[in-house]
Amino acid sequence: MRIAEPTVERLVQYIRYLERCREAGKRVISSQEIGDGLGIKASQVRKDLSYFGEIGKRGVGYNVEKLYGHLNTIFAPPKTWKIAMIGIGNLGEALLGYKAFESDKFRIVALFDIDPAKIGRKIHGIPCYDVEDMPQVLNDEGVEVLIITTPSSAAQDVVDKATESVPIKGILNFAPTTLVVPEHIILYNVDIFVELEKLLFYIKLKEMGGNIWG
Amino acid sequence: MRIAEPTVERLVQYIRYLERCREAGKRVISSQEIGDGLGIKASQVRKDLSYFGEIGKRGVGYNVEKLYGHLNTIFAPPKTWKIAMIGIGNLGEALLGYKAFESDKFRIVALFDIDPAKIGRKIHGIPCYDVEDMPQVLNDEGVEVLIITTPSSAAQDVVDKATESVPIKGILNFAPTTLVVPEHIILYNVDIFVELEKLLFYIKLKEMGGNIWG
DNA sequence: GCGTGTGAAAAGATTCACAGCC
DNA sequence: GGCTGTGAATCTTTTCACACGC
Repeated sequence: MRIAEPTVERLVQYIRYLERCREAGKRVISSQEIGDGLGIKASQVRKDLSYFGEIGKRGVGYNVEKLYGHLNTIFAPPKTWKIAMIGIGNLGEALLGYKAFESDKFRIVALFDIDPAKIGRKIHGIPCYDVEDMPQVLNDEGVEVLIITTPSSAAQDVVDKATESVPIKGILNFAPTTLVVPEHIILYNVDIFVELEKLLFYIKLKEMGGNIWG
Repeated sequence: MRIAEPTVERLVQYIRYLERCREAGKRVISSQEIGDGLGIKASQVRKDLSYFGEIGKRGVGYNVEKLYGHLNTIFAPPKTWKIAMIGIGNLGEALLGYKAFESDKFRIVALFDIDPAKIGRKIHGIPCYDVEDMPQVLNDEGVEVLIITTPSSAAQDVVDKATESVPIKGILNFAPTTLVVPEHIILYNVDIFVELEKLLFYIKLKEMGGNIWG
C-alpha cells in the first residue's frame, strides 16, 4: 500500500496525541477531538485513519487504546535500527541529551568527529571515533542510518564517504545545506535555517499586505 | 501575489546555493545546474523563478549575481526582527551558538527560563529573564517572533501566556509537540521526533517491500 | 542550438457530503 | 442523533512540451 508523506507526518502526530490522551485516562475519542487538538480537519483525520481499515465505531468514535496500539504497530520497526551520528558539536551533543531522541526503535552506536579531544572518548556513553575510520566502523557495527550534525561545509563529503562503502538506508540531515544522495537512500532534512527564513518571509509578506516588493 | 509554500522553501535553497556559486566565482548558471545541485527538476526551478518576472536570458541562463541579489531582495526584511527564545536548555543553548542562527535579518533580544541559575544572567551575550516576566519584557522589547525550545509539556502554556498579551506575529517551535495558536500567528515547526519517525517508517516500508503489516 | 518562460496537462492532497452503522 | 468511512469534487503542486529570444 502507498501512504502519502503528509499522511505519515500526521500519523506520527496522532500517536503522540493519543499517548497523552491515554495517560489522561481517555477511553474514546472522535476525529473531531483529535483534529481540534492538532489543528487538523476532522475529515482529514478520518481519511488518514481509514487507510488501515475500519478501526473506529460509527456513532461512537475511536477506542483510544486500540487506535494507539494500531498506529504503533504500523510504526514498529522490524528490528532496532543502528544509528551513527557524524559531527559532535553543540547541536550534536544537545541532540544526544535530548529526550525526543530516546526511543526503543533505534540505538545510537557510534559517534564521529575530527576533533582529537573527542576521538577515543565516550560521549553520553557512546564511543566517538575518527571520521577517517568511518567506513570501517559503520560496517563493523552494521549501521544503517546516519544523523548528520557536521557543519554544512563537511556534510556532503562525509555523506559521500559513508555511502560509497556502506549499505546506508537513510539519513537525517541537520546541516543547513541540501545534500545530494544516491537514489536508494532516504533523506530527511531538519533545516533550521530554511524554517526560520520561511517564517520571516511570510511575516514580511503579511505586513506588506501580500506585496513582496514593499 | 500568492507564492506557494513549497516554492518559498525552494527559493531559500536557491539563495543558499547561489551564495556558494558566487563565492566559487561562477557568473552564469542554468536551471538545470541549479536543479542538479539541489535535487530539483529544472522545470521546477524555472517555474519558481518565473514568478518574479523574466530574470534569466533565453539560450544563456541566469546571471548568478543578479539572481542572487533579486532573491535576496524578496527575502529582505522591512526591519530587523526582534526575537525571543523561551527555554534555554541544551537545545536552546546549542542553537544560540549555531551559525545558521546568525543573520542580519533578526536579533535575539531576550531569553526566558524557569531555572534561577540562568535568570538574571547573560547567555551568549543575551539577558535571560524569568518566564513569569515574559509578557512585560516582550512588550518592552517589542518582540514579534518567538522561538520555543522548552520541553513539550511547557510549550503550549508559554505560548498561550505570551500570545494573549503581546502582538506576536510568528513562532518557530522546536518542542516535539503540536502547538495550537491563534489564526493570525504564523507557526513553523522543527520537529526532530517527527522527521526521525518518518525516516524510520519509510526505511521499514522499503524493507517490507511496501507491505506495512510485515 | 541552447535554455528560459509559460500555458496546459497530470499528479497529488485536501475537503466535501452523504451513506451506513452504532 | 452522532460519528465513521469513503467516493467524488476541489484545490494545490509538479511536470510536460513547446514557443520564443539569445
